[in-house]
Amino acid sequence: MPELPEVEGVVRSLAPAATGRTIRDIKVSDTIIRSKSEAKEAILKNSSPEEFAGQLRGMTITNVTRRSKYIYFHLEKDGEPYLLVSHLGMSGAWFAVRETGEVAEDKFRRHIHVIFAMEDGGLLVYADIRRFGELRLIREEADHPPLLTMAPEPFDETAAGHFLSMCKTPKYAGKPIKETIMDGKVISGCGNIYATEALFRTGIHPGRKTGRISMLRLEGLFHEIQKVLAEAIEAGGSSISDYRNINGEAGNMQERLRMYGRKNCPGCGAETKRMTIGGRTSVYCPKCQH
DNA sequence: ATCGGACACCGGAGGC
DNA sequence: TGCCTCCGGTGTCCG
Repeated sequence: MPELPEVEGVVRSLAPAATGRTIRDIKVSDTIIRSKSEAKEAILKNSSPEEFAGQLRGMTITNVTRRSKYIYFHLEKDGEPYLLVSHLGMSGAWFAVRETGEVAEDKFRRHIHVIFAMEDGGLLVYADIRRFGELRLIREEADHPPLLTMAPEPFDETAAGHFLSMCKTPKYAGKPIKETIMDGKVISGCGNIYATEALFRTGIHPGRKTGRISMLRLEGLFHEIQKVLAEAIEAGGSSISDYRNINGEAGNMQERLRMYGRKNCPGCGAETKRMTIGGRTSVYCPKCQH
């Protein structure tokens, strides 16, 4: 499950590999062509495989950046800027290779869905096992309104203030804190793994109502989320389930997670508990988190 | 205006 | 072995 640190890892390896290259052609898998022909929105959003390929042909990648868990390919054609927005969903991955056979792992190679053939002969390959990812070509962020309502980047100086003011609204005050911090309009890029970890590290029960937590503790929680995300970026992300950077490499943050996926609390040894919050499985220590 | 809930997009893991 | 159920990030739609 790629969260912000994993997407950051992808972008850091993708940007130098992709910038300056021009797209010659796009190949979409038969699986996606079939889904799209059944009027499904599998991976390619708001365009048919033909439209998608036709629009991208001849575009040059001028930069690759990250916004929350989205990858932004900045593109240019005939002096006009475009934006290809890529979300990895549950199991998406990008690879820069010369041929698809170079995608090392079977589980990704079997699920290659979009191939960008570059003018220099190389390939940028998008593989997605569960097909929850998305590729959306637009001209600017404003063309897709949800991109405008995302919370500030968590390391932006306005992020803490934004988080605290959202916590005070009736809507979020009544929600469990874990649901609040995993909402992308409240904090960008904090998914189940890092939410679980930050709550454990600050001793906050994931089911506690947001409005029943002091401002001081909320500030501490936000600071801890920043720390966990930074630590995870440093560690190259968590290689839980299907995360890989473009070189097929995985990070080692999962070894440093103290609560996510644990049977026992590393603090007191008690058996961890799990509950469903906002439809998501949440792990916590019943003794250490209140 | 806002919110909650259902649904959509899927393969794989785990239970039986 | 094979069938069934559950899981999950995010957006949209409906009441």
